Amino acid sequence: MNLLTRKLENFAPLGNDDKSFLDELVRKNRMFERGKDIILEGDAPDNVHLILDGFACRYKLTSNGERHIMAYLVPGDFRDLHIAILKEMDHSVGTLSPCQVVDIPSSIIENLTERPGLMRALWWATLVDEAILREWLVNIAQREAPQRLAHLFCELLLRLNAVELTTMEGFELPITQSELADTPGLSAVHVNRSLQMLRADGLIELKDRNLLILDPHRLMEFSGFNPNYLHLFDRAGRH
Amino acid sequence: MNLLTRKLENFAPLGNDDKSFLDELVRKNRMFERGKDIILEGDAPDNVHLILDGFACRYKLTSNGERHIMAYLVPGDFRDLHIAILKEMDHSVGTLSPCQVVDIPSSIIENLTERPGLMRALWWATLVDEAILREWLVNIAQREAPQRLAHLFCELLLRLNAVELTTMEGFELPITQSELADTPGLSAVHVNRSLQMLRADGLIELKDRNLLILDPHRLMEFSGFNPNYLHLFDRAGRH
DNA sequence: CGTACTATTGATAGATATCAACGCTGGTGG
DNA sequence: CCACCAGCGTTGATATCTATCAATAGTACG
Repeated sequence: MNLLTRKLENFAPLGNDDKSFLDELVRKNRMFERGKDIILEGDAPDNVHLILDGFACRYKLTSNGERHIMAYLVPGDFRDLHIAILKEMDHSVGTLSPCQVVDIPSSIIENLTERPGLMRALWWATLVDEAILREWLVNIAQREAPQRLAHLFCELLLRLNAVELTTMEGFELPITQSELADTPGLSAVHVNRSLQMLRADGLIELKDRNLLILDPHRLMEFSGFNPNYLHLFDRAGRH
Repeated sequence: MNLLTRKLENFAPLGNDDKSFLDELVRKNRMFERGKDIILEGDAPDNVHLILDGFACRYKLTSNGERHIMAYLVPGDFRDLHIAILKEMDHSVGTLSPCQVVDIPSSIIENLTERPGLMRALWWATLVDEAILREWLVNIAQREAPQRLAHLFCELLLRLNAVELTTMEGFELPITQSELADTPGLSAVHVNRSLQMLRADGLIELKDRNLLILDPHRLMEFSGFNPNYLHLFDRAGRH
């Protein structure tokens, strides 16, 4: 089963017909190196992009030369369904690690009316993306640095778990501390210190781009994490 | 012309047929007092809500009892098209001032396929909402308190101008400083001081719930405001 | 082997929160 | 009519968090 199917089935099971449609869709993809831009602010949106492998991000550069990351795109995530409606991008999208990306002509998305189940699933993904943005806003505004990072880790754990990219202990987090810092609006130095705090508390280990979550339950409690905004299907009974 | 039409025509002109459809849609509305909830986190989404008059907001309550406002809903704004897909709300929506609200059954939204122009306009509105969220994220993360407020004011100026709710000098901002503080993640005290700074610099006046923007150009420059994310139709030639 | 990037540590400065108090205003009830 | 009260805006003093600056060490890589 391909990654997109895996993700979308967190909303609702898809028919075999839709699944093979997605399999076909995902066939043609291309690689981006780490640190490359997929599209730049100001560009006219072209295709819809789907991340199949690797971490990408939405970001903006501010007037003072800082970069701010506004979203992580992990495998299974889209870069804006329906973006073709807008004349130009208001942000850039770039890779944080080597990425495998599928270009989907927007016409394909627009002609999905005869696949209502799939369309609903894509809608779900869009709504969740927006919910994540809202949660990030709260995260930055209300929590202190160690909690912010912990909250982000909890989210990534669930999102990556939804596409089965986690192990028992954690997941690969292929980004630098400095990139991590651009996400919740912290300085790289402060991120470093906050990580040490989390390590000292026995909550996580982070080494060689690998994040081990030692005690998920305690990490969620520590950061005030409530997974409701991810709107994940309860997969308790899944096999 | 009704307010929704006014707003959507910032994307593209609508046909007369679509306009009268919207007129009809907007007919049945109800009033909410200030400080009432339209829907609560955890509720099952029912209708789509459209604000016709007044200020409402999306908000969440955090574990420490703080409220964080994640979006302002001003006249012409929707509360989540397609929200019916999700089982429960991940945030609440409440009024900041007395509000006139239209309930739109989600079935009406889902059956818009025969009005492609209108559908595209609604898509545009949704994409702009998401872009605003991203910009707020950058705003909180990267700017200092006075700039954050200034940026917010610039945005509201353009958004309210798009529905012709601004005067030459400014607009009505029917919220308290404490509510204002819950928006960019500041304390009420610090908001108060930041406002005084903006006043002292001759950038704004704020009295009796009325915000005067004394020098829009300088305010935008001061806050590093770039309107591109609002994706407003260039109305220079409008009559 | 040098170079660039990344992670780390210490010291200091700056921004913002918190706590506490006070005045103003509008509404309410005696 | 007046006293009282609650909500809002304001001010001052202090504490806390986070950024910034600077330096060092480890690491990957050509």
